[in-house]
Amino acid sequence: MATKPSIPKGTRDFGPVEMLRRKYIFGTIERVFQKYGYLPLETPAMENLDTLTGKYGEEGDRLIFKILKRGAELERAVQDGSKSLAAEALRYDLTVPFARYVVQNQNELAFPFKRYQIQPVWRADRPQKGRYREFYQCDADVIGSTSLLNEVELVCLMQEVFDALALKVKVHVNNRKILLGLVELFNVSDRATEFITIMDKRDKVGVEGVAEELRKNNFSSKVVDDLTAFYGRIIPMEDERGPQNHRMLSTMFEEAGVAVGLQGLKELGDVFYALANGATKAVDNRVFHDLTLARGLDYYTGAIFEVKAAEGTLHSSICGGGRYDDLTGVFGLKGMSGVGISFGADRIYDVLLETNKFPTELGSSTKLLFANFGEKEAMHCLKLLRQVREAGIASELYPDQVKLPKQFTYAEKKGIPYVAIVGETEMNAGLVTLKKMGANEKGDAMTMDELIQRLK
RNA sequence: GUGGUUGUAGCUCAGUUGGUUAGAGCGCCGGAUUGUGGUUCCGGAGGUCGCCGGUUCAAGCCCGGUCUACCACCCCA
Repeated sequence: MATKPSIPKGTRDFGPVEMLRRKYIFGTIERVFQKYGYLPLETPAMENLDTLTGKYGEEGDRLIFKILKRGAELERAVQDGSKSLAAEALRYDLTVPFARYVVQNQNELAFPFKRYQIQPVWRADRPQKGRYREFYQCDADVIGSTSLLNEVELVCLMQEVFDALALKVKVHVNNRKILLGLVELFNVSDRATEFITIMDKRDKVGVEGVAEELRKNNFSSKVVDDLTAFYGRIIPMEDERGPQNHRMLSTMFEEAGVAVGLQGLKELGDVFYALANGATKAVDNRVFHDLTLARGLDYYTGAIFEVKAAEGTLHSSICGGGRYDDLTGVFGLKGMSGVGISFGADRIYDVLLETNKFPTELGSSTKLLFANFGEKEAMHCLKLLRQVREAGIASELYPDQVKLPKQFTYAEKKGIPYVAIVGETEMNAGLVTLKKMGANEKGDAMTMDELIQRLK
């Protein structure tokens, strides 16, 4: 029996209109990646299960799509009871497979190794708007270099991508070492990750919300007061006096002798110094030192980045990243530092659609449609078709002999701007009537040379 | 993973306290118009009311389950 067809929860089909727009986004990002010297990499959709488990925290492990064992192996695992029923899993992000690849190929790669990767990832999450179980990530990472020039370059790269997409954004930059300094200052080193995760919610729930969350999680009232007081002293990042935050923090860290905090401030200061001295020319897409930016992933150890759209109603991040000092350590390669960013193409799509930023000419690649007047005329058009195609003009011949209005409707729906009308009259005269869609005209008769000149 | 909302034609939605052949607009197809569409007029097709079960003489409407989309947590792109 035929069942009603459907696709799995949280997945989508992309029709021609959507695909043209998606390719525009992917193409723009890829061009910039290449321009900055990053090289392409693809890894398999599936990895061995143990490559992925334990890399994303407890919550992350739950969201990994596992692939059931097959056949006798599955039966043995079921009977054993202690064995995993899965041997492989779909990739959860692009960073861990990249780390695995680097370790496996460490002797062949030229370090620092700069790679970009544009592929889908899968998460067994509960879907919501703008949140899917299959989505694309566009990553660029450089591994094997601790230089802050990499951070500077990635900030420039982010600005250039959003410049090219004509989307206004705000780039937030912070440094994990500053956050660790605060943790030390507030005497919560034993619960650093937990504390930072709660701090990260400030822009969403506000200072009072953060305080409440801390109390709920049994942080002492002194810690709550200290953090609230700290937030009270921070000048908003968009304020011109923002740099004063740097001095305020610097004094605090110096007085308490918090070395890691001072180190973080220095690193961040160096990045901003380079950006201010000509590394970037972006005006609309401003970079901010956001002292409250924390980001959830706990493998970040230095700079952290996050980009939010400055237009439209979607305020969650559309691009993010940071430095991780020891990502390959779990695969046996120690001391390999990397820094990378990831563009959320699906969310960028939603923002561009809402703010009407897709170029209008994305409609159809076909420029010219030959109307079909019957067998003899169609045969004649095949030759003309070859000529325009040789001239590099995308064109097609309507395959069936149907009434002209229907052929016009086809052209209109497909966004084809011109229709060539070649009936018996034109055929005998060696001419073509060229009609421009949308114009209220019958069209002009012309030679093929003239037509090609017009459309080139 | 926890709690909640939703589902009627291709699309957007009506559908009375449960009552006989489930409607509209837009779109689609055909004709007026056999070589000029997008306007107008006329006609037409298209629905197991998400799916499965239950209550009832009777269910699009009530109840249970399930799937989907969505919302809030959680987490994230």
